[in-house]
Amino acid sequence: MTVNAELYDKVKQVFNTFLESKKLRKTSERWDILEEIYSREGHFDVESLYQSLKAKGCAVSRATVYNTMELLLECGLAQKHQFDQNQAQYEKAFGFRQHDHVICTDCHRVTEFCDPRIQNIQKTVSDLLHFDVIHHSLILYGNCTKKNCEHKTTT
Amino acid sequence: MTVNAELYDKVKQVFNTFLESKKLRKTSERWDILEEIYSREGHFDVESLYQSLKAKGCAVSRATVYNTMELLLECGLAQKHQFDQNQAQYEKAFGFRQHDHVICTDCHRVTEFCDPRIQNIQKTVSDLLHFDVIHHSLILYGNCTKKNCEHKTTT
DNA sequence: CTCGGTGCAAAGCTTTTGCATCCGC
DNA sequence: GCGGATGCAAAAGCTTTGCACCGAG
Repeated sequence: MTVNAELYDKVKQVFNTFLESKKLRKTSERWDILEEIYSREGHFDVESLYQSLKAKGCAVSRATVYNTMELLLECGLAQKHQFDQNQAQYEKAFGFRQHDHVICTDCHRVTEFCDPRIQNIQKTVSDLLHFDVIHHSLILYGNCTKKNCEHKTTT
Repeated sequence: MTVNAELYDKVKQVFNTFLESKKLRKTSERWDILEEIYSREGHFDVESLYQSLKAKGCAVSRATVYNTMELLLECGLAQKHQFDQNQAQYEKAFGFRQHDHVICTDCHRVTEFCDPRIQNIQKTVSDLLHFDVIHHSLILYGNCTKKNCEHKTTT
C-alpha cells in the first residue's frame, strides 16, 4: 500500500460511515477502488483506474468503477472534472485543498491554483440568487507566455 | 428572419471577414447555421440546432453543424459549454456580455450571473503563472433555497 | 437465505471520420 | 476545373444497461 496511512484511515472511516448510512454493502471492490484512488496523485480517468486495478490483480469491471466513483463523489471523497467532451477526469478530494484549474489551449496541460477571492463571489451569488453554493468549478483558458508551454503542470 | 437585424449585420460581417482571412468558402450552410444560432436565446445543443435547420428546409448534416460550430468558436461568435459528459451546449457570443453559470444540483437548471471580480483573479493568475488568460468558465453548483427551485432560469 | 453488487458484453449516445459528390472561387 | 465543403452512414469512444451469478449481512 503506497498511500499515506494516517490520512487513508480517516478516508476509510468516512466511506465506511457513508456506506452504513446508506445501507450499502462493503464489498472488496469498493475498498480496492478507494485505495487505488488515494494512492494516486493528480487527475485520472476511469479507464486508467480500471487498468491499474486489473494489473494489480483486482477483478473489477468498468461498470463497478463507474458505480463506485459515483458513490465517492456523493460522499465527497472524490471530485469529478469535465475538462472536455471526452473522458471525465477524477481526483481524490478528502483532506486536499479546494483548488481551480488553468488549461493551456495549445498543449492542453492542466495547472492548479488557489484564490480565496472565489469565496467572495460565491457568497455574493448565494445571497443574490438565493442559492446554497455547495462547490464550484473555475477554469481559466489561455496560453503560456513562456516558450514550449513550460508552466508547472499537474496532469 | 427573427434575429435583431442590426446586430446580425455586424455578426455576418465578422464571420465574412473571418472566412476570408482563413481562405475558407462562404457556403450557404454556414450562413444558415449562423442565422439559426443568432435567432436563438440561451443555450442549445448540436442536435436541436440540426433539427431546427432540417425543419426549416435547410439540407445540412450533423457533420456540417459540428464543423461550422468549430469555426464560430474560433472567431468568437459562439461559445461552448461542457456542463456534463453528455451533449455540449453552445450559445451565441457576439455583443453579449461575458457571464458565468449557476447550476442547481437538483433540477439541473442553469442560471446566469456576472461578477467583475473574476477579472481580478484572472489577472493575478496571469501574472503568477505567466499565462495569457483568454477566457474562463466559472460554474457554481448548489441548491436553490426557495421551494421548487424557483430561481430565474435561462436554459 | 436474500437481494444488492458485480462482471461481462451489448447497447446507447454524442461526436468524428471516410468517401463520393457538389459547388464556391 | 480544382480543391475545399458537404451529406450520409459507418465508426469511434465513453458511459450505461441487462442479466445471470456471487457473496455480504
